[in-house]
Amino acid sequence: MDVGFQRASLRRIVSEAGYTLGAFYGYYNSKEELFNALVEPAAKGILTSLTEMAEILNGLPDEEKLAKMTDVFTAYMPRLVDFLMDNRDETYLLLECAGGTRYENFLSGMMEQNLLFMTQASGKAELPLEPLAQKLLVRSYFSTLGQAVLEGDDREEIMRTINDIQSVFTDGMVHILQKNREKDGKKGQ
Amino acid sequence: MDVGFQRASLRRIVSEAGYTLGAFYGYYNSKEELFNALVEPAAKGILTSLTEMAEILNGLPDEEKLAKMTDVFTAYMPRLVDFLMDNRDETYLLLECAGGTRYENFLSGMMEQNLLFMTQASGKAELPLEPLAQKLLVRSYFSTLGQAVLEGDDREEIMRTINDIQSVFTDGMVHILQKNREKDGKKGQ
Amino acid sequence: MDVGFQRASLRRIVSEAGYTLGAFYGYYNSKEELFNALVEPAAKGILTSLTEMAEILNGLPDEEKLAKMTDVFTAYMPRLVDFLMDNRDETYLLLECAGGTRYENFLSGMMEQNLLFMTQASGKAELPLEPLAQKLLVRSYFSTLGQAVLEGDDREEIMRTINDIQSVFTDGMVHILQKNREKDGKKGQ
Amino acid sequence: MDVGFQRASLRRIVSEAGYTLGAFYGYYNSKEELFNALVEPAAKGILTSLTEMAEILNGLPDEEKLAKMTDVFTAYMPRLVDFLMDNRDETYLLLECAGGTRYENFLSGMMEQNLLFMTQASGKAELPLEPLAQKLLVRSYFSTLGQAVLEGDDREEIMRTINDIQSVFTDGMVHILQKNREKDGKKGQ
DNA sequence: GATGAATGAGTGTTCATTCAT
DNA sequence: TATGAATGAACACTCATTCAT
Repeated sequence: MDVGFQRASLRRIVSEAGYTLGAFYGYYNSKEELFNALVEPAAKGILTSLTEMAEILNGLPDEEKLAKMTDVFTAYMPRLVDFLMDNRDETYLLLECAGGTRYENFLSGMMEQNLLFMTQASGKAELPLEPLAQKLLVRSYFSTLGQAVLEGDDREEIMRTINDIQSVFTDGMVHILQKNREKDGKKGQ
Repeated sequence: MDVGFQRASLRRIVSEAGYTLGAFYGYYNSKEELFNALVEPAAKGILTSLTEMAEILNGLPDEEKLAKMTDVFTAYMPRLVDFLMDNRDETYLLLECAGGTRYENFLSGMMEQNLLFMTQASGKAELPLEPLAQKLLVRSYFSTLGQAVLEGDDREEIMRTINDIQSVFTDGMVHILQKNREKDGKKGQ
Repeated sequence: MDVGFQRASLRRIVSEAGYTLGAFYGYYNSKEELFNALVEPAAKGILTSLTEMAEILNGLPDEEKLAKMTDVFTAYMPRLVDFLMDNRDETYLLLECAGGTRYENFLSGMMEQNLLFMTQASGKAELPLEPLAQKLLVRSYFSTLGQAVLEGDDREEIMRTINDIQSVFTDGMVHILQKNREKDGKKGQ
Repeated sequence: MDVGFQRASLRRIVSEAGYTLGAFYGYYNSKEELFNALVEPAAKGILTSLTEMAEILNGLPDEEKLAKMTDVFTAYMPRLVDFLMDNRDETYLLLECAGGTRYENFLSGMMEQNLLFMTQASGKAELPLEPLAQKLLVRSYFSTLGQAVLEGDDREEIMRTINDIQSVFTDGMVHILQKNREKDGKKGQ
């Protein structure tokens, strides 16, 4: 399962799992169905986690949204990371092998729907980033978290890594925000 | 060339380029050789750019390395971006279609070789990031820049986007550094 | 059982009949054996009916054979039709799904054996039809009767339909015979 | 090509024709496309012939339609038979191997559309046949003609056979008609 | 050198048949 | 006996590669 799912022949996948082709089709109706069955629980779990976070943030007054984002992430991320670690193989499939499946743009799509609307809702003046940069950074942030889970050796390393990644992204964004306020302040004089 | 290179049939690739299958094999010995030939100049160009940057940084005294990193990037990035934009198709192939080829981990590999050695050379105390986080962030930084080139509509948008991305990453890293120095300062008292 | 027997998977056939695959092979040794077992009673019944008719006709003096044919058919057909209707599914299998089995040419073969010998035995002068035409007409006659049973909605409709079909075929044949006799009569003068 | 087209493996069809599977797909896009390509000209030719006949009959006053049917058939049939004989293999495919293809009910369908409307247009009182009997007889008539072409050895035999078949069917129908008129006559007194 | 018809091993999928339970 | 998971050969179809022209 390390060269992508589509490109691996079903014969190989199945025989590496110790089955034969015929046996496989007793369990699944197609190669695609297997992929979806493997990946769906992980996808649902991630979706649920992120939806919860988004709902909490949406419940806050607009002006607090950005400030609390780090706190909310810090609170929820360990749970999500534990989930991803418990479903490492599936997370791998979802993040690395989904090309050509319905999960092809799972992360991108979800990020754009669930999170961009959130940051934009926090007031245009607040996040003075190029829209494309926002999109790419959010995608990159989550994709990097996923990589950390996939490449880390143990929970401790992964958690420290994720803390660092989160610090870099959120501090980086906050800093941009401050620079911008200073600029606005000077303009406003 | 927009559905992946491996999955596109050679017949299609070749005939969309206005050639015939037979002619193709006069020039290349295999599909893979074509891919490498297409991608090699872009890969070399990127490699050269990054090596230059690394060399300049390496020429600096250790304590200045991190501080100057932003400046060096700011100075060199436009050149690299212009190069990527001039070789957009090849960049696309390199970043999005390299699965299963020798360029599969081009970015990851290069980042780890060229840049991690650099940041690590800058002294452990300076970049108090988990090594995995460093690796992932550098990889993510360059990969995001690549995405900006691929998804941006025009040079202006791409440049603004790249500036934002760079700000977030470098400000984020600098901020971590400062937090750490303060911690060290208190410890050192 | 309405898409052909060969093309239906044994799994489907067996499970629609309320059995399991394993149980099936306790009763039959192969799919083909099942087909034969299903179809054999119907085939035998039809064969018996037609043999009876042939024997009666054969017991008549040659010059009466043709004249009585209609009477004999009229007498026996209802019995045969009832039999076919009582074994509609099997008749369907026999007539429509026998391709590739030993019953492939059941009707054709039987007609040619049982009935052509009869009409030919009735004296060449009597049935001045091209031999191929005889063969095809007899085959067509019985095949059309079978279709009537398969496509008719109820016994009444089927019986009326069969009467019409029989009229057309026998009247048609008798008419040819008369034409021929007139010709012979003129010749003989 | 004698066990049906669908059931014959493409490998076998193709290799019996002296080609390989790969070569085949240079000419046709699918097994079905091959079947259609083989059969289409024959189907079109037959359709054209029958449409011409139907148009001529439709141009006649209603009361003459039935009476002239034999003449029209006698005039047109030789041409159709020659066509079928020139396309014997294709006719065979069309009549015997079309199960599961778009030509599955070619004859039945055409007969019902082109000819039943004609006989019905000739006045309900005229053809006092059970509708199912009409349908089956017309289908049977044409199918038997087709069989004659497929099974006959030479043009002479086929033509004589077809004449006989036509005599039986048309005389049979005319006879039914007369019987009915007599009945009507008595009723009408 | 250029062509594209031909090759043949590969793909995902089906299904009659077997066999340990 | 009955089960249904497992088998493996078969299917239609694809495609990188070769080669006679």
